[in-house]
Amino acid sequence: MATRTPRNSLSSELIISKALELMEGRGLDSFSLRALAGELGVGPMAIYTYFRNKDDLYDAVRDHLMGLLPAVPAGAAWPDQVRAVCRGLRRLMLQHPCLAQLLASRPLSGHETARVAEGLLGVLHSAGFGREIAARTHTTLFTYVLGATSWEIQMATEQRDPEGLRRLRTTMESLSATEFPTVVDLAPELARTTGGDEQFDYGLDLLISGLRTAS
Amino acid sequence: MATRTPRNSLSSELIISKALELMEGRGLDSFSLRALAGELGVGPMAIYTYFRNKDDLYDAVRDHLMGLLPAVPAGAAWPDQVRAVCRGLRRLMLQHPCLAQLLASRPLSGHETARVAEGLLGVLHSAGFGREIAARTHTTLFTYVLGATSWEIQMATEQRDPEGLRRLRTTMESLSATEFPTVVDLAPELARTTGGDEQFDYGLDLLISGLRTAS
DNA sequence: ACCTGAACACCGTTCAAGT
DNA sequence: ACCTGAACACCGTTCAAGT
Repeated sequence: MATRTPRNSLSSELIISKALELMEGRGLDSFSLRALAGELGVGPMAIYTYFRNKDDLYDAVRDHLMGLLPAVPAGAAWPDQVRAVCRGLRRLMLQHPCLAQLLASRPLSGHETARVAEGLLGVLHSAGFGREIAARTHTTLFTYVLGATSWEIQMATEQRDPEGLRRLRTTMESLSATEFPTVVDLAPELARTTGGDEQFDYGLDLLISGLRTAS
Repeated sequence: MATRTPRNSLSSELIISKALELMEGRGLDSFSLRALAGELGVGPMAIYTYFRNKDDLYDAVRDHLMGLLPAVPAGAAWPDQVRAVCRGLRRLMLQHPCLAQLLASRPLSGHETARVAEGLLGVLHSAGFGREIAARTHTTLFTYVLGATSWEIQMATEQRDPEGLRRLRTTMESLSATEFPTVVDLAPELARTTGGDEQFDYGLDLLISGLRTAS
C-alpha cells in the first residue's frame, strides 16, 4: 500500500539515491522508472520533471557515484599514487556493482571521467612523463581497471548464483582435453585467478613495471 | 508486408545470423525478439522452439562470434603470439561491436572463452611461464583487451553521433581549469588517445614489457 | 513549476491449441 | 516437433490537463 508523497517533497537527489538503492538491490537490468516511481510514492511521470528520460537518470546516478572517488594521496612516489587511484576506482566499482555496467553501457558526458583522469594524469604529468605518454598511459590504466573489475564482478555474480556455478562447472568439465589441452590442464589455476586483490594488483604491477622500463 | 515463412524452414543457425544482423544494424539495446520474429516472417513464439529465452539467444550469438577467432600463429616468439591473439580479439570486437556488449553484460557459460584462453594460455605455458603466472597473465591480458576495446567502441559510437560529439565538446570546455588543471591542459592529447591501433598497442606493449622484466 | 491519468506503442514470456 | 494466437504483466514516453 503506497502512500502518496505530498507535493514539492521530491528532489533530484532523492530520486538518485532511491534509484541507486533499487539498482543495487535488484540489479540494473530489472530497474524501471515505473518501479522507481512506485517506490517514491508518485506517478511515473513525476520523475520527468527532474530528468529528461531514463538515460538522463542513468547518467546522473553514474556521476553521483564517480563523485565518491577518493582524492589522490599527496607526497607519495608516483607508482604508489597510480596504484592508489586505480585501487580506489576498483573499490568503488566493487562497492557499487551497477557502476561497472553504467560505465560500460552508457556513453560518457565526459565530466565524471574527468575526476579519474585528473587524478591519473596529474600524477603522471608531474612525475615527468611527456604529454602524449601521460595521456596514453592514463587511457591504458583506466581501461585496464574497467575491464579487470567488470570481469571480476561478472564472475563473482555468476558464482554467487548456484545455478550459474553449476553451469560453470559443467561447461568446464565438458571441455575436451584434445581441443583445449592447456585450459583443461590449468583449470584449477584459472579458477583461482578470476578476481581478487592479488589478481588485480598483478596486472597493475605489470603495467607499472612496463612503464618504469619505458621511461 | 511480411510473407509467412513455410514450416520447417527455420533453424537455429538462421535465427542466429538474422539476430546478429539486427544487433549490428540497429544496436543491441533496441534488439527485440518480436522484431526478430517479424524479420524472419514468423510469430514471436516460433523462436522459443530453438532457444529457451532471450538470454539463451544472446549466449548463442556470442558463442557464434567467438568461434570466428583466428588461430594462434605457430612458430613465432611468444611476445608476437600474445600480440596476435590480443589483436585478433580486438579486431573481432571492432568488426562486431555487439560482441563487446555481449561479453560485458551476459554471464559466461565458459565454453566460448575457452577459445581465447587456450590461445593465450598455450602460448604462455609453452614459453616457460609457471602455471599460476600463466593463468594470472592470461586474465590480465584478456581483461585489458576487453576494457580497452569496449571503451574504444563506446567513444567511437559517441563521436559518430553528431549530438554526442557536441555534448562531448561542451562538457570538455565546461571543465574548470582550477578543478581539473591537467585534464584541461592535456585535452588535445587525451582526445587523440581514446582509441586506435597505436593506443591499443601501447598498453599491450606495456604489459608485455612488464612481463619480460618479471620473468 | 510540479505532478496526475489516460493513452500509445511497444516488450518477454506463458499457456492452450493446432499441425 | 514445430508453430500460431490470444493473453498477461509489464515497459518508456507523449500529451493534455490539473494545481
